[in-house]
Amino acid sequence: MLKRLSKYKTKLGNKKKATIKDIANVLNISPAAVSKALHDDSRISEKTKKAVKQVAKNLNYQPNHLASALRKGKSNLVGVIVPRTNSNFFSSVIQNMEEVLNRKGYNIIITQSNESYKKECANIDTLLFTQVDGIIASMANETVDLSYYEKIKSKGIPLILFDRGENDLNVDYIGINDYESSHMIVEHLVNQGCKRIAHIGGYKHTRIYNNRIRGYIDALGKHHLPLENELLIESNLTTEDGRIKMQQLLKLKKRPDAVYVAGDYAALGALQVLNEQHIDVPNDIALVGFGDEPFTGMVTPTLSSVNQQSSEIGRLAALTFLEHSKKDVVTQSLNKQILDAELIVRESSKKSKN
Amino acid sequence: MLKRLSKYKTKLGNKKKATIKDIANVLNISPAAVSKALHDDSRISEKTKKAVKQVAKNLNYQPNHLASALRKGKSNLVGVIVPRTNSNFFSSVIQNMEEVLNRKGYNIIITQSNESYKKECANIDTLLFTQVDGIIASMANETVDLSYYEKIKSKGIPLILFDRGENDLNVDYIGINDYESSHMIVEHLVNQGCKRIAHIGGYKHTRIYNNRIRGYIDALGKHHLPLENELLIESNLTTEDGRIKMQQLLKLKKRPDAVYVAGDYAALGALQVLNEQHIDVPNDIALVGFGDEPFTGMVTPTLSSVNQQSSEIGRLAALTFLEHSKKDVVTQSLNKQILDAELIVRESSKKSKN
DNA sequence: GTTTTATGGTTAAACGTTTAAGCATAACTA
DNA sequence: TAGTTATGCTTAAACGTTTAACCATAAAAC
Repeated sequence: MLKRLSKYKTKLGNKKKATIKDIANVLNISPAAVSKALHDDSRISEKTKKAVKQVAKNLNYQPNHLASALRKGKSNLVGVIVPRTNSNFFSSVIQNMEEVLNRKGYNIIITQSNESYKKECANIDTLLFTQVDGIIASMANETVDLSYYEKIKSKGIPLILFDRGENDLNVDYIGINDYESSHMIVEHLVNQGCKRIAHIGGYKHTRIYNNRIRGYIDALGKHHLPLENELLIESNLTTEDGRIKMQQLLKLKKRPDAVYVAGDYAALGALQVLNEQHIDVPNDIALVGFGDEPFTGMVTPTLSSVNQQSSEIGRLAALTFLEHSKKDVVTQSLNKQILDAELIVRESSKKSKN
Repeated sequence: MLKRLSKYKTKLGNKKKATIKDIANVLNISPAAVSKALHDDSRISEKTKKAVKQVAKNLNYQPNHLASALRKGKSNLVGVIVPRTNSNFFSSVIQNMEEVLNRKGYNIIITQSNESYKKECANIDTLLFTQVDGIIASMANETVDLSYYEKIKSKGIPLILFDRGENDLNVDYIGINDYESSHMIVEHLVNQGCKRIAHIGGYKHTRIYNNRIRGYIDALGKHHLPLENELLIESNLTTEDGRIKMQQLLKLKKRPDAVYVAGDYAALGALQVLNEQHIDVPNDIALVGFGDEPFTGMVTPTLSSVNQQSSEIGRLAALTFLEHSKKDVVTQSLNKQILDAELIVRESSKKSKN
């Protein structure tokens, strides 16, 4: 009796949030019964359930996520690591991922690596520290050392990679067919009559860019075009570097008549240089980017590019995580889902003679 | 003895994560001592601290954030709500916010409203459910009803708004001086010789857009230019709507000789229309955007715009939250921090005669 | 030589849930 | 009527920390 009174006092004093205990007290049942009622446990009568839910509403009860996560050993939080969010691709992936996961009661924590390996490691620590139930990531350009990702695996937490992934890690991966996309692009340029096709590619150590490079090389071969070293350039694919690499190409004795850039931002830099030098795009030099960022349709001339299926990638990444979380045995099942990309032909590669 | 054995067994079986209990067992001290040692409590000897930290490292101990958050009643998580992340402004704000908060042991959860009021409410629920210690938000365009934000205040959780904020809510706010920015822009256009300056503005019910509109009107007055209704248009400021509103302006009997658009994306749409109709920008019609998105320097002609101090806003928002979290009394102190913005003049508003 | 004060811990409760196990009571079965 | 089963709860422990309160022991003070 005394105990109850004092409890009541403090409750009034602090104006604390309502807990299941408060609900239990009102109805004179046990907290356990309340918990079960709120979760529609079959062992609780409909009458009690209804009463509990009513009182919960009256008291403005909000479940304490921390407590339930601690007890259940899962946080219902999924960590996401992306190089940056201010790209349409990543932000669209995230949006679709979120949609799927929210429906299943998961929330996501987004972190950005800013293409920095160090930041990426810090992000992983942050997410592990926050007890996420899984991590969905796209790796920074810089990342070569994978030991930090091994750390995730060793904790038994599902890890799913998308876009920028690494085969060697042996984890699930969702991405587009980069190799095939390069074929599409080269084929398209050949159809436009181009004969000296250059490629400003990404870092070779990143799998997707390596695949695009391989696709470029093989496609040249397929169309009996010679592969020239000076036409294949490695870049960090920023706008600034796109400018630099384009200037480099323009200095060649034999200029290319088409440039395929592995990223839209770098393609934009290249386009700026071409415009500044009053080179006719596409008739003198055709240009194709990669990623289908919104600005590709905004610049002059509009920029051909490859749509990367961001929505589908986000959806599949989320579903893959959910698949993992269903089974309690954490088998990293090495399931690679490769989607077909779509070439969006715009002005920068559509020659007028066609 | 038996108990210990069984405990050891399960530990081997599940390969569970190490806890402070495990560390305590190794050193034959109490878990409480371990906790204190890890937090450098003065009541623990240096020797013990060192030993504890060594064992912690050996066992690959990671503190269980959930447990500590539950016990301490705070999650060290800050929720962030932005209309979208794929804008340079918001992504830069977030990045700077994160930097400041990470240093103080806080992590952030980013959510996007996609300019939808409904999604925004869902985000607030999500964040409250996740037991964040504070919320930093920029409101969706759609948002008019503020009851959901009141919900945050009523929970006693610090709420800080930036960029898109509402005076009426009486909470901390960080933003730029929109009113003054409009003055700067109009003054600049007047200096370029423009006499019929139009404004494609945002929704009047959003404070920042309203301030820009007021600034525009007052600046016209200051320069003795008449305010004409047909030159002041309300828009949702998407690229598409920028196109539509520009077309509307071009249909006027007396066209404007300058257009000030309250957002870069809409300004881009306007620019597209002008380019398509081969109208000389800036000589026939000068154009100024708002936000200094990276693409403003990429389009042809490059687009004058206003830099919104994203880094500083992010930093200040974070610091303001930290200020709140220091005092346990949650006083919403109504502290408005207004920064000066910077006009970046590019080709679209620099007339050749100047 | 007794009292005071540091020093360096220990104990136990608490945070709010969830859940395995237990236990009345009622209802049905044979 | 005794035995079984179903219904609808209750009890108590557990999740991993933190922290207030307590307690030895040793050193210092008087």
